[in-house]
Amino acid sequence: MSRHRIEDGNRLTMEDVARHAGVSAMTVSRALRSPATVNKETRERVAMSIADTGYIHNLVASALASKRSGLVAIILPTIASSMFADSIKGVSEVVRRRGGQIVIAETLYSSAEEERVVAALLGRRPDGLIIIGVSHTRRMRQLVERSGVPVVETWDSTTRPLDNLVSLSNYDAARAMTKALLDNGFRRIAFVGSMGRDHRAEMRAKGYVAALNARGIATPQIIRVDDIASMDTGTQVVEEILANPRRPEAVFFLNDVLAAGALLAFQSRGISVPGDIGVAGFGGFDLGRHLNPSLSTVHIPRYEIGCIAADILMDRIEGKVEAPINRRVEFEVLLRGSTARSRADVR
Amino acid sequence: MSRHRIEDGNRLTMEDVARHAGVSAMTVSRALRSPATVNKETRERVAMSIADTGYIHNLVASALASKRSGLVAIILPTIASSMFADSIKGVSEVVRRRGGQIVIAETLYSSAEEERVVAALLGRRPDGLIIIGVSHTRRMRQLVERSGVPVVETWDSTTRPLDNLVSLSNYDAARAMTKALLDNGFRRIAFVGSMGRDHRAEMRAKGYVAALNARGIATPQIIRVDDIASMDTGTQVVEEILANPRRPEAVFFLNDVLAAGALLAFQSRGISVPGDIGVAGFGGFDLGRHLNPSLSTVHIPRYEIGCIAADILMDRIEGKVEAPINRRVEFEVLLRGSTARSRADVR
DNA sequence: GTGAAAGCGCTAACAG
DNA sequence: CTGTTAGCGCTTTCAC
Repeated sequence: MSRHRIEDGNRLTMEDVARHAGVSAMTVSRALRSPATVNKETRERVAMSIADTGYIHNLVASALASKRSGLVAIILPTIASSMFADSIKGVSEVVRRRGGQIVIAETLYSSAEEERVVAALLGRRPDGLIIIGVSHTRRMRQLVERSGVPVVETWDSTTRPLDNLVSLSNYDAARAMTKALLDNGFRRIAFVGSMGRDHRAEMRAKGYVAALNARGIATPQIIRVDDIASMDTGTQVVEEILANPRRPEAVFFLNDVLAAGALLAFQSRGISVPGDIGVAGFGGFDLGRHLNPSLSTVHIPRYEIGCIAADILMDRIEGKVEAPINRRVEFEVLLRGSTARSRADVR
Repeated sequence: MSRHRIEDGNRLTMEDVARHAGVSAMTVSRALRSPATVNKETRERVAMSIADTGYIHNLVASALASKRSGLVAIILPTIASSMFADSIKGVSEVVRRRGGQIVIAETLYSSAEEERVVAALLGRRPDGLIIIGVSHTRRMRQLVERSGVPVVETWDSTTRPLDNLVSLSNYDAARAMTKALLDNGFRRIAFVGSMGRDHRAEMRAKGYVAALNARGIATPQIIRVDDIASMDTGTQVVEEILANPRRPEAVFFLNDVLAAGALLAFQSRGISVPGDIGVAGFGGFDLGRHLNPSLSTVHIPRYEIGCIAADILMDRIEGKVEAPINRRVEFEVLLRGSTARSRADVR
């Protein structure tokens, strides 16, 4: 249990390594950051010396002196949502491969918290910022813009990005799914959305309404729920729907978690999906494919979004690109068993 | 699109704020870190000045000077596993509440990668380290011990922790579930485990074998799979099981994702669960409760593990506690519909 | 309660 | 290819 707080490893400096290797600290620094500029033999002596002493490059001091922290900050609504986990993974892998490290902070879908969190994060002088969402307070925009740090916003679309954008149209995606359901013969389609101030959720609700309106249906039926991350909410929505005398023919959920919870709840109550009611989700999670019937959904390239965002950011950080980039990613409507209107429709 | 890299916000220093407020930089520093030691009026002038200028406290310089980074590093197998996401969330919330920030790195279940990642992370001079898992290479142990940084390991148990431990016995948990299945009347029970070098998975396999042995069953049937994070793997295992003439009466899966995938795959092939075969998982995820039948599982307090680990670590960092703490968290075997042997057993 | 001096451990810039 | 010098922007320490 060697807790030698005031001891070896941590206390070593470049100077110690340099002395041990018979060179100057600057050479150690070079051997660490741009090995190519150091004579091979010298470099090897330094490497030995580092191994011998157990030195660990102090990235804090390095960041202060070089004004490059090697940190990419990620701001997202919540870590524990499968929606974003895959995107973070994409970011994490790319950033790591390109020599950086990620720091993460959650906003819990709150603008106030986003402001606080951004300020704290900027204090770390990250080289770049990846933000899930495009809806920010004025102060938060100011904070970020004044910091001069390159940014990539993603998972939503906007005409006024902070900087770079990996754009996903939640509006178009929801409209496309709703249209597909209408084409499939469903008329009374309900939408389950969010109670909160979640911009992406709002855009999906609007896309749903637009698709209905385009078919002359002026009576959207939107059910708003609070906790959008739990299958239990799906169950509760089912109760609500079954209590309603005018039952919809299909229900389109904000995300696959809610949809899956609802599909299973319908079934456990003896309601047949899609026979008695159609169910569709959003997100394109694995789970949906495995349900019986499998779940219709809008597939979002979650992992790719993370990779693309990170690559754009790193290119910018490394100065490979100057102008802000605006890259759109595509969704895909997947109609599966849960919205099939005849046996032949089932996939 | 104000990309004024060489400009305002970022370039401001404490000195600027101090001048603006008519005090010294040291007073600004105090107002920021220990407001109580600064005269109220002065403190307010400083606050105004910070607001006016848009200054953001440079935590990099602060960390270098104070030797406290405010960073808690988390090392885990993979970010995109629901197993750990809730634990990270717990850590994230506690650390944030207590004034810190988290940095995350994944090992992808590889020891070599863990070594690399730890070295990179230690370079940031984190105030503490939270590691998921207890199985490390010698060099990795050395690295961490020599760094003198407080550590909490978790999600596994060991008699030789690096420092603090939030201990979970995967062995006991798997043994308890297996015993429960045996008590329930199942005899031929198969276990689906990991192919890899995942210590937690190995302990679960051993717990399963131990429970069988305790009943005089000397023929465990272990199916090893590669990708333990995908429901598809559950489907593949089902194929394998159905192809086997000597079909087990129940299958105990390494985790709920595999179990859920298998349960749904059995059903889509017309095999009744639990009528034809029992299915049990591990983890205690929401999903399991919603399946029909609901999934038997071993519940793990995932979120709590994160909170406890973070609190122990922060107490240690703040010097509130001196000696390493070893805290055990409890699992709970939940027998549900997927392993019910009679209608009365169904819950 | 506030300020001045010194230095945390590194790297930029320049010199050789 | 390698070394020297001068900071990076804070906080520690000590003085007042």
